[in-house]
Amino acid sequence: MNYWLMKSEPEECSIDMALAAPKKTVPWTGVRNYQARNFMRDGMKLGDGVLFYHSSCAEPGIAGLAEVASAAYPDATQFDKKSKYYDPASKKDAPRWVHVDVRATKKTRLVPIAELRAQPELADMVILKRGNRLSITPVSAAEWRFITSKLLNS
DNA sequence: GCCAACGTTGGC
DNA sequence: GCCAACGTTGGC
Repeated sequence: MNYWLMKSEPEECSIDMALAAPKKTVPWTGVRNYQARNFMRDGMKLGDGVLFYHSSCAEPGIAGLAEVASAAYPDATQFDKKSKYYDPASKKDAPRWVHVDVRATKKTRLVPIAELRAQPELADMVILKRGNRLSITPVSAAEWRFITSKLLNS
């Protein structure tokens, strides 16, 4: 079992919106970064733990918990000319972009990024590294344990 | 709105 | 295959 942090802009898909979706499950469309795509395609397993993170908003931070709910499959938005995620260079018979489905499991208190930064136990978290812009990053088992059992219960 | 950091593009 | 220019991300 692996763990991940996945960023979502709450205006586009917040933890509340995910919990309100059918089966509390949303397709994680729109990833247009190869490293993030590869994490979904090659790294994720059904049932992996996900920290649901709100980014590009007034209060960036962890907003809930979720789990990986599907294997990776082609992202339909890459072929949709009306979508802002349309990729004219992607071919139908060789889709460039894939994504998984994510099932929200619970809304938590919002743990701001500043609070994450303040924890010595989380010093090595990928998301806190200088200049990190990846929308999907691996989380270690120790980081997951610390966040879910310590931070979210305080 | 600023800006640091990073990824991608494309000319050579 | 190098690298400058450009675009994007995302916290502040």
